[in-house]
Amino acid sequence: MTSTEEDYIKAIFSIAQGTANRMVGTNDIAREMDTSAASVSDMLKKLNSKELVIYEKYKGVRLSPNGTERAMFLLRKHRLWESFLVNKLGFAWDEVHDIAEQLEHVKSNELVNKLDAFLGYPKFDPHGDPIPDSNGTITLRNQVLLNTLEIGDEGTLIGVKMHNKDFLAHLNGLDLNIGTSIKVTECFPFDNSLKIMVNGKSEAYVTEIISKNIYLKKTS
Amino acid sequence: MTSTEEDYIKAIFSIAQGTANRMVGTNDIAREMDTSAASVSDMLKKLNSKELVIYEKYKGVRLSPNGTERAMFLLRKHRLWESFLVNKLGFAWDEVHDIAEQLEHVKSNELVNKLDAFLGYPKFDPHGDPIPDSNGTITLRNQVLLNTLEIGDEGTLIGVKMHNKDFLAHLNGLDLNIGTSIKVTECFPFDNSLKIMVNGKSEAYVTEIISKNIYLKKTS
DNA sequence: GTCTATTTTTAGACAAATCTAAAAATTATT
DNA sequence: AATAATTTTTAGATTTGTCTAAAAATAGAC
Repeated sequence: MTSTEEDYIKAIFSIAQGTANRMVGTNDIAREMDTSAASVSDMLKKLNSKELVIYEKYKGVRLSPNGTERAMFLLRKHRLWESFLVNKLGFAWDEVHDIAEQLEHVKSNELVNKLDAFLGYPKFDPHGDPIPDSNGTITLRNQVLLNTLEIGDEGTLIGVKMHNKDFLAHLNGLDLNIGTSIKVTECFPFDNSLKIMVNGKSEAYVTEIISKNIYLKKTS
Repeated sequence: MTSTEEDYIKAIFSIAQGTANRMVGTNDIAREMDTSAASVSDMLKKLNSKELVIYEKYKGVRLSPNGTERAMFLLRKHRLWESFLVNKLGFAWDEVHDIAEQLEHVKSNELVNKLDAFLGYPKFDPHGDPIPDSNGTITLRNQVLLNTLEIGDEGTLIGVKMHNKDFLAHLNGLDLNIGTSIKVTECFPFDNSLKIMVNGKSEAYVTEIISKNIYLKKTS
């Protein structure tokens, strides 16, 4: 599988959310990958002939069992490298995506498994996303979005839904990181914004777009 | 610069030995890269137009100052990754070349410098080759080839000249590694083979092809 | 110095991945 | 159901790096 094919597999998986393996449209993929629908069409034919996807003209495409396995392995590699970059090399969580995107294309199973061991078999990456283990299975957690909490509720930040660089950098500015404790002190129903207590010492004001993209583990 | 261009720059540097930046022939590059002379010819034209090499038809090619800088940076990346693979992930020295070959094409100066820091700014890689620092300067050592020693001479193995996988694996079998102490106990002028004492405890017999590819720091 | 032999370059073709523009199929509107 | 709008596919061209086969230049032998 070429790097480009891998990128398509990843995009299809990502659009289908990993969830139901639902049908995905040509234009969706083109948008996600910033390329033309014509290019996507060509590639889908190719991936179909390699039995990595199930593709019907004009209908859409979804990953085959084989393709899903590949996607999980790519996810594993991506998230392990992100963990390495943040936990070992000292990058910030908003700086690692593009580099991990390159590293994940390096071909060597031995490398991935040794990296996994070196990192201590982490189950979650620096954004709180689950890392598939060497069998492709992932660990799930009880997590709720910040915008579902009510006044007085508390929790610990364990992940983010949006991976946008600007969003992550903004969270840095608010002192919101993995492990940060959060308590909701005020709700403004008008625009669904919140006032929160951060780590028990500073206050922060968060808009709905933010609270809808932060995962917490509720502590009370 | 594409990955392929990088590979050509590396090959030219490698053939010219990094030493005198001497002229290199088209066929030499084709042999080194396992490709056709025609492909090399095409690429040299391209690298010349990008001013990475100085190329004259039918004469040969050598790296421009710009190209040399690129080559040093690639060497730095390759050797830092090899150090990481051996010292952090636990690979053996004969297993890392192909993986480092892929890792060295990852684009991010920040990554290289953070990796360098993480490794403790090593000056030599797992094969004893010098690692260029962030300015591109390399540290040289007093080193002699094992085949230049005489009976009674002692030294410490600090590097290898040949990087062939089979050669390195063979040295593993003889307990010869970086740091191993060696004393020459017998010379056989007939075929220039040697008998040596390894780490003061076991004896080994080495042929000329081996002794010509092991660098030592003489201790007496 | 001429005639081979070798090296190197050109010419033309191919595969992978992409693009634009146009045609075909599907979906939405009324 | 007919027409309009959207989505998707095909057709044909382009770029990068590669190849083989043939031509041109250089080097070696006598």
